[in-house]
Amino acid sequence: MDKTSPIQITLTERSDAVTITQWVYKTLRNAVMCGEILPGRALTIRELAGVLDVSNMPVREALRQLAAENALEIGDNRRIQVPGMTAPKFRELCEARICIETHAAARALPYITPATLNELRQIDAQIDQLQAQGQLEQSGILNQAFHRTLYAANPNQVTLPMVESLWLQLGPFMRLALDELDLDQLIDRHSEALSAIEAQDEAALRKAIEADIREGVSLADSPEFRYYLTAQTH
Amino acid sequence: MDKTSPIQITLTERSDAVTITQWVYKTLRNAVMCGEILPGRALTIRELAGVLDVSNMPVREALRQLAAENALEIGDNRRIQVPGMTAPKFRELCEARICIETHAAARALPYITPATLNELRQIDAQIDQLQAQGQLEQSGILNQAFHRTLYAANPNQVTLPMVESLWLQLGPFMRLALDELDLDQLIDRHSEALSAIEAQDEAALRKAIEADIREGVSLADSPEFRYYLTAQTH
DNA sequence: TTGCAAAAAATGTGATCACAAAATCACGGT
DNA sequence: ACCGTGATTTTGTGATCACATTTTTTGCAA
Repeated sequence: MDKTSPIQITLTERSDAVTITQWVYKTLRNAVMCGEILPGRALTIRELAGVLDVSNMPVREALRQLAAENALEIGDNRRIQVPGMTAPKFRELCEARICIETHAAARALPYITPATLNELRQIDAQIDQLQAQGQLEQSGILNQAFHRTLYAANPNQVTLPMVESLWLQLGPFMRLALDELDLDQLIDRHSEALSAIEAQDEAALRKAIEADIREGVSLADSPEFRYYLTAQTH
Repeated sequence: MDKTSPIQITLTERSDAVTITQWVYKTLRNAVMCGEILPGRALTIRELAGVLDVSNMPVREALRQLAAENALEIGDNRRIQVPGMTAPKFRELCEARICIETHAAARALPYITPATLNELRQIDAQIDQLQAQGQLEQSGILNQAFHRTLYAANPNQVTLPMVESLWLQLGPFMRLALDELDLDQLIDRHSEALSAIEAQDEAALRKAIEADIREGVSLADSPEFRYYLTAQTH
């Protein structure tokens, strides 16, 4: 087997309202997003079923769904793993994020109600608070919530699944240099976005979203990330 | 049951090289794309398993994968169906196509080799031939191949799965007005794209791709499609 | 005929098992 | 020490079954 290291996954409480498959899916999705599973590490159904203490079926279905979302990769040998990353691929994912998310933001702009705007403001405030406390992990989650809430204002939104897929693909590598972030240099792009929304200024909103994304992924130049990339080229 | 009409799906030959699940997936995907399954028609695992003459397992996995790609919709009651369409949603899907595909084309442009260009030319020639023969069905398939080949020239392509997902969501409704197409008015946007590629002119390529997409979906104004949309609003 | 409650059928979910292919390991020869 | 080669284990795939929930049908009363 390829168990170079034991699998360690953050477990959450399972509610009776959701199916086991849904719970397994959310658990594995969270594990991937948080980088708890190393790229290249072989994921086997039976092992995960053992760790999560469920039967094989829910794990099979959850893995297949994550693979369909490009969060996991099923090799020719049916080996399942978190896909590896390269510098050009990382760049491509970031550019895709900017392309799709600025579009989603612009398309959502006309639909934003005072209620949504208020919700966005609250999220932004929480982010500031968390960053002040140095809780970057939670801050990142709320950052996603900010974007999601914005895009979802469009009642006919169709790109959110694609955005989520991109987040899922970038997630495992974002935390690599999380502690490299210089909080003092952080500009609050969200408040820029909020201003643009109030003014119904599409161009300004696009710029704010793009800046926010570029800032978040700028850590691609961090030592840890660059080391990881070079380490991957066998 | 909700069998208002029997399910009719085009079957293809099953090779031993692929798993049953993969074959079922491709078969169902093709059925969705070709509009063989009516939106709202309930899809049950056992019925499909019977039609395709396989056990439940491959059908379960294929359905889940298609749902993850937004080709199918799993309701709160776990009812599986092809999602319905509305005019604004259709518009949203088209705009998403333009946004992502022009981006994908621009990102692929620097990587296009003479070999790829030649391949694109051959596909274009076949499309012209098929259209002259009135074989719009096959022509549509090759049109997709043209786009796919173009975008896939980028070795770090990450948006192709999303493009395919959009095609899947639009597919069932594209054929509604296929015979409305006025062939004489058809402008060959592909040759425009090819010229732009030769000249390495990114802006021109974007324009050609956008025009090609807008042309293909202009049938949204056709009587059949408009009737379908109004018929959906109960 | 219409309305509604109870019964019957069907459905998705999940568990368990069999099997062939793949990966891993063990062992013997160089 | 190194490397093929056969044996053993592990893995994904697929089939079958049980069960709770939902859907549909049935049956009876107004």
